[in-house]
Amino acid sequence: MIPVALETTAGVFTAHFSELGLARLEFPPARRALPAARDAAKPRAGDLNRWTAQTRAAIEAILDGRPPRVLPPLDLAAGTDFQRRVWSALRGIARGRTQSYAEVAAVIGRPRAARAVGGACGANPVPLLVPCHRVLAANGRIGGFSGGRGWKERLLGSEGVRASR
DNA sequence: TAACATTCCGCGC
DNA sequence: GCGCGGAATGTTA
Repeated sequence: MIPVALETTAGVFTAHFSELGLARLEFPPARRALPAARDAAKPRAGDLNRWTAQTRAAIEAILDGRPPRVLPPLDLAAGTDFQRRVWSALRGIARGRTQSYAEVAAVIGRPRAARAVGGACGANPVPLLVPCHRVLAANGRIGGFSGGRGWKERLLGSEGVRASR
């Protein structure tokens, strides 16, 4: 994995690219750099340049409340089967729409797994591009967010969604 | 086994 | 209606 600093209007995000694509995205301020990540899975130089530009453009668009024109390929291979199912379901939630953790659980065929869905959302390695911020608690409340509730509210706000409390 | 980005129900204001 | 306690719940490290 290769960490890349992405300067945006909202601060410096850190993107980590594998040979397959964007594998992790961190909110600013960037947490500590990866402890000498294994370089076995490194992207080719050409891919890295293209994916970096695509990732930065996508972040800027999302922060501006516009739909991203293109996304970099995502490398979600690190997740468990359950997590990948959840993340896939999240990508099916349209901009400006929200679902509850329980609704997402129902979508993936595990109606009792609302809490586990929360866990999978928290484990989402690519926030913004995999829209975990569109998942709210059952009563329309904001729910939690790994990057901080402030980010969740900001992202929802840019999509015209207002959560209660 | 313990820890959760949940949810539901029952209670007392 | 709101807040709180408690229990059931699925997945993960």
